Amino acid sequence: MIMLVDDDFDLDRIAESGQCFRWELRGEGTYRIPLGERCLYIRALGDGRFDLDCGENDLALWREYFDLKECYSAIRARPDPRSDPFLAECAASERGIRILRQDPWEVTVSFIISQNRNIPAIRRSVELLCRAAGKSCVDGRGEAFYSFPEPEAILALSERELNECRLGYRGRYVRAAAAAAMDGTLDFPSLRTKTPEAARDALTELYGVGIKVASCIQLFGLHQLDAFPVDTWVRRILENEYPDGYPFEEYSPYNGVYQQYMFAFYRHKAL
DNA sequence: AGGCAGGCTTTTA
DNA sequence: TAAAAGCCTGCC
Repeated sequence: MIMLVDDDFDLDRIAESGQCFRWELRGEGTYRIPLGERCLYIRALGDGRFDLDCGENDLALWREYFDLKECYSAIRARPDPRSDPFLAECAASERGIRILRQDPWEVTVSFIISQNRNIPAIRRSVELLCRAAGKSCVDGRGEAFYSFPEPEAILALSERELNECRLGYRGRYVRAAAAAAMDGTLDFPSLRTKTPEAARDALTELYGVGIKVASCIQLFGLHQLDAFPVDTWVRRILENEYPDGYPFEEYSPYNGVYQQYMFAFYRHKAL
């Protein structure tokens, strides 16, 4: 079916943004996107038109996933080219990035896995974990894929099976997060009721989750758009471009969206 | 108390 | 060989 989108929405830029690790480019600009036990095939046709191949009644679900109720063009237009030329250029150059509404559990595990690794390595480990513990599913085109594993399925893996996902020392962090999800220490519905500060504190209580990974879970998993993950790239950006400080107050409550524009811009510049 | 150095698995360039 | 969307531990 055809979906019309009257806002910033660039599949390639989202796929490269580093917020999701299971999108798969299938040629002809078509992405296969797993979500739970479903899969979407989507392709941009131009002029805000997108070709979607998904379940009959799943369109609303995917519109939610892509956060289509939020107006990113308005967020993007906020930085003033005169007072903040750097951010204005980042936002203009990276137009089309959106913050997906992903499964918070998948986001948590994925970003625990992400520490001290580059994106290809992260994708590999996540896929291995899905194959090891996820449910075997078939998509609408008859192709097999694996769902992202539930905490219980991860806990059921032997140490050796977990090691085969190439997680290294992060394996015990992933296991601890799964245990916390099982015993209720990690509970996303209750995290959503907390203030951002309280959610951050609760997340950093998890073994292997520091401030950076907690911010990523808040931004990409809890959709707290003001969360501002500071990784090696963003740390360099703040040092190089904002030696006198970054105006967080001015860009609240969308600091996380601007972080994404800057992160993508710097990465493109470096490549 | 809070900051800092060193170590950690593995992959990528 | 260094760096990679970092965090933990031990030491001061």
